[in-house]
Amino acid sequence: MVAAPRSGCPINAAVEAFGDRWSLLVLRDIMFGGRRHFRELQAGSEEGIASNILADRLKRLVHDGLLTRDEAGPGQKATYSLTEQAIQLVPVFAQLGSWGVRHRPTTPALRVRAELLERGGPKMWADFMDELRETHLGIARPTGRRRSVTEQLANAYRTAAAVSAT
Amino acid sequence: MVAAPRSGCPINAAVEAFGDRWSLLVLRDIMFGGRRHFRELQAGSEEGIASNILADRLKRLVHDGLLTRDEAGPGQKATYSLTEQAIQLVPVFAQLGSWGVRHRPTTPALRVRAELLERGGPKMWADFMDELRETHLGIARPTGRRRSVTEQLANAYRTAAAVSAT
DNA sequence: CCTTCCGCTTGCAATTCGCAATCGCTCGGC
DNA sequence: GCCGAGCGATTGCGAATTGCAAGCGGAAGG
Repeated sequence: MVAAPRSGCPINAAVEAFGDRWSLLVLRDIMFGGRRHFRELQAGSEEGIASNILADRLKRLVHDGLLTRDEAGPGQKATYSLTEQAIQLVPVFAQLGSWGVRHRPTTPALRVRAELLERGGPKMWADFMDELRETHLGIARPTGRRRSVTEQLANAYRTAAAVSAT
Repeated sequence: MVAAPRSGCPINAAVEAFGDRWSLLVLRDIMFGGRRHFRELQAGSEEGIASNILADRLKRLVHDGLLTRDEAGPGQKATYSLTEQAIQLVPVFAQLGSWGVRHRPTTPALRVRAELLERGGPKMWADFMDELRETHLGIARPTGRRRSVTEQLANAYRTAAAVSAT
């Protein structure tokens, strides 16, 4: 999707699309943190991304088809949305999160989302993807919905953050 | 596991462990390509990794607990083995492969392994992990095995490579 | 010996990263 | 009309990382 890929291997393709120290974190904040604007992403970043790096990554992700950018005039609030490609990274995030929780030190507040997604399994991932499609692509999701996964994730995070603050 | 993590987020932990342009490819070649030695990894690399980068990544992966290095005397064949942590990346690789196949251009020969793992699902992943545990950790796997996943992957690759050569 | 292969190191140029400061723009208030 | 706040970025620049080529010391084979 960009320049000449180093090989035709699907793993390499994934690495070339978001195999650096920031791209996945930006996608994570948009996907799980509900952040849609430049300043939200920069200020709210747990890891403290620099604005030039963020600008570069957003540009690259848009170019590679993982994000779309909705203009609102220059100097105005531009909104970034996930594409279907990016939404289909939900299972990847779930597995990466499970691995991170199992094998690396993590803080309770930031861990709960990964744990929830792991317990929920592929069904919950699919529900979450449907919700993302609604939020980011404007595709109405099937009727008769159970409790919103997005809300569950947000609530779990809030609760854990409150507990760890005490 | 190395320096101070930028945050306690499990996704960030994963990114810090193998979020660069080479680490995952090295792990892939060891895991799916059966490569265990320095020169095998360098010469057989689809993407053409430089020797200094390979040396650095191997060192880092060993330090971070994803690989172990079995000495065989200086100037001799050192053997790299996956640790349990690395073996538990199988589901991550499976999901990354599925994503890459769906959303990026890939070559048939390199694609088949990802397709096979996707069709096999979590059961096949678990079998493959057991086989890796036997090969890399010396842990005998449960008796009464079905056909080896390692072999299926290798056969599928060979067949596809032969077809694409015609 | 002499060659070959082994894991790796070194030198060096080019690229990328990351921090801080700043830009041009728009909007609301007065 | 002007000012300040907020917006999405851009610029400058030193430091770190990357990637290519060449070479190293040891071991094994002839």
